[in-house]
Amino acid sequence: MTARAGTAIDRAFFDRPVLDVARDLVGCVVAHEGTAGVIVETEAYHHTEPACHAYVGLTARTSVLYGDPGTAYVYRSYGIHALLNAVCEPREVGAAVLIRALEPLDGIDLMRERRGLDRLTDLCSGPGKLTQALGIELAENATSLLDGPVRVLPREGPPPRLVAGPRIGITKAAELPWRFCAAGSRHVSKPWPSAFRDSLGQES
DNA sequence: CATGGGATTGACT
DNA sequence: GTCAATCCCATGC
Repeated sequence: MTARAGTAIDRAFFDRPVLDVARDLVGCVVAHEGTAGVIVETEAYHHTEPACHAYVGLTARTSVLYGDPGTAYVYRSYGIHALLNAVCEPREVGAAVLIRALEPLDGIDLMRERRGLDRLTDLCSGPGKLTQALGIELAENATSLLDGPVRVLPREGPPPRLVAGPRIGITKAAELPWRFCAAGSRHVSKPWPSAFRDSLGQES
């Protein structure tokens, strides 16, 4: 279905500082089993700050974060939701980008069926929503994003304009502005305060 | 082995 | 605005 089926991102893309990857992933595509969406929101996590799971060092859970860049780290949140991350940086650095929201692209009927909702902006506007819409579960943890069941594909066209701000839903290191959104997107998990929108000149 | 805390969401007051 | 659902896993006894 998608014209991008043959293309791929290489491992070097993820083997870079996690903040750079978080910014560059906005506009890329995530695809899984016939469903796909354009990334409109990401967050960066790094083992040197306490909000990151890798902060505790190498354990059974964090071994994926200390694994190969370009690997999927999928974990269960609040006992209910599966959250999708892309492992970044060299193996000795525990770091990942949380994919927080997508703009639906392919397989939208299937997404609606899985989510039990119709509105396009409700399908993938949150980290737990997008995994449900795409059918991504814990089974995809530790699989390759380059040639595994879940793929990250390069963006076409120019880089989108970004808005940065503090990460959502965390209590530790909450001040770091490590959340990145496509400016003006209606598909992000939480809208920006109007003062932000005004100062950035977004239409709305 | 028991416990507690989440990188959330949806339903409800 | 509040709050419960529900599971994985790190930690501590």
